[in-house]
Amino acid sequence: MLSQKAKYALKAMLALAAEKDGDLLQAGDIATKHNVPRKFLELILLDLRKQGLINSQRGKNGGYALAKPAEAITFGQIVRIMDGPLAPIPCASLTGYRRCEDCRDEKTCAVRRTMREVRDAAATILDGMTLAQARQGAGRKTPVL
Amino acid sequence: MLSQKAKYALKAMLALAAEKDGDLLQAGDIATKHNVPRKFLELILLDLRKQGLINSQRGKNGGYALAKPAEAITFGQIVRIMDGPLAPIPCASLTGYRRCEDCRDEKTCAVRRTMREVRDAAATILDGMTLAQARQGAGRKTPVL
DNA sequence: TTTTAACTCTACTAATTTGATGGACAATAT
DNA sequence: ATATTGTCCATCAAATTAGTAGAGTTAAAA
Repeated sequence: MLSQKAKYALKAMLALAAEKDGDLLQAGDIATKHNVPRKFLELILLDLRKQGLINSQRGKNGGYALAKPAEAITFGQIVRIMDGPLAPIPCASLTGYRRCEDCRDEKTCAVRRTMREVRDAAATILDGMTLAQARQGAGRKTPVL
Repeated sequence: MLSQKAKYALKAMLALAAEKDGDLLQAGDIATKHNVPRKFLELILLDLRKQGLINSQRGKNGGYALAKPAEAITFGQIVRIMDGPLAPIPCASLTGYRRCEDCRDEKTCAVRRTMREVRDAAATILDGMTLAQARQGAGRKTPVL
């Protein structure tokens, strides 16, 4: 499951991507516009900034803006920052691999093998979806399988 | 994330699928063999039985067996019983749709659209993986995307 | 028919995660 | 100076997760 945090983050990033290049958007505005609790959103934006996805400006008329072009930021990056690895199970993760405590033989584990497929599919979709594409309402041309 | 419960359930079902047709497997044996807390496993098996995936026999020499051929039981069925819908977000779910409270316009929401793709990919993989296939170590022929 | 070994069911609990909230502090434009 | 906005830290209530405990029920076997 995607957390609220990740969902809010995606919406906030899309809002920032809609802004003219260089224009700042304030936390309060995003919060109002997208029905996100304001203080909660601030934590999220702080996270995104610390990970280098957005820049912030303090003080009066401050706000946030994308740190990179919307073509260079993907859903995958955002979701991983908020919720961690995409894999349904740590032993199937590339970015956050951890062994299953209870697993007898990882090499032949059908659960792991299948969850790796799920991870790969999710990664393909999310790492392939940029903010720019999402804004244009880009659907996937080639259906998944 | 897949819960421990779902992971244990998948392993238990695979164990049952490995049994000769009609043979019973006891909770204690599965627990030992797969490093699953015994009482916890019993809850899981109870769930699976109530959902009609396995049968149980009480009393001495009791145990569990698949209620259907291993070709007719999929990872998708098992995961949904344990963890609910596959979709990362309720508004993208087929089996458990629920509107996003904070969503302004569901029709054009890029988050929803993308998470629906993720759901569809996961469903394709998990609903396509039967216990029988998993036992044979069947990998996916056509890669996802 | 008693015993034993299995599943069934309900209740409980400890730890963690999630989804926030509040307030002091720091920076910046006016 | 002052108003405004981001930063940071602490706290918190509710939900979820992962597991435990124990009494009850069933059925085979001694």
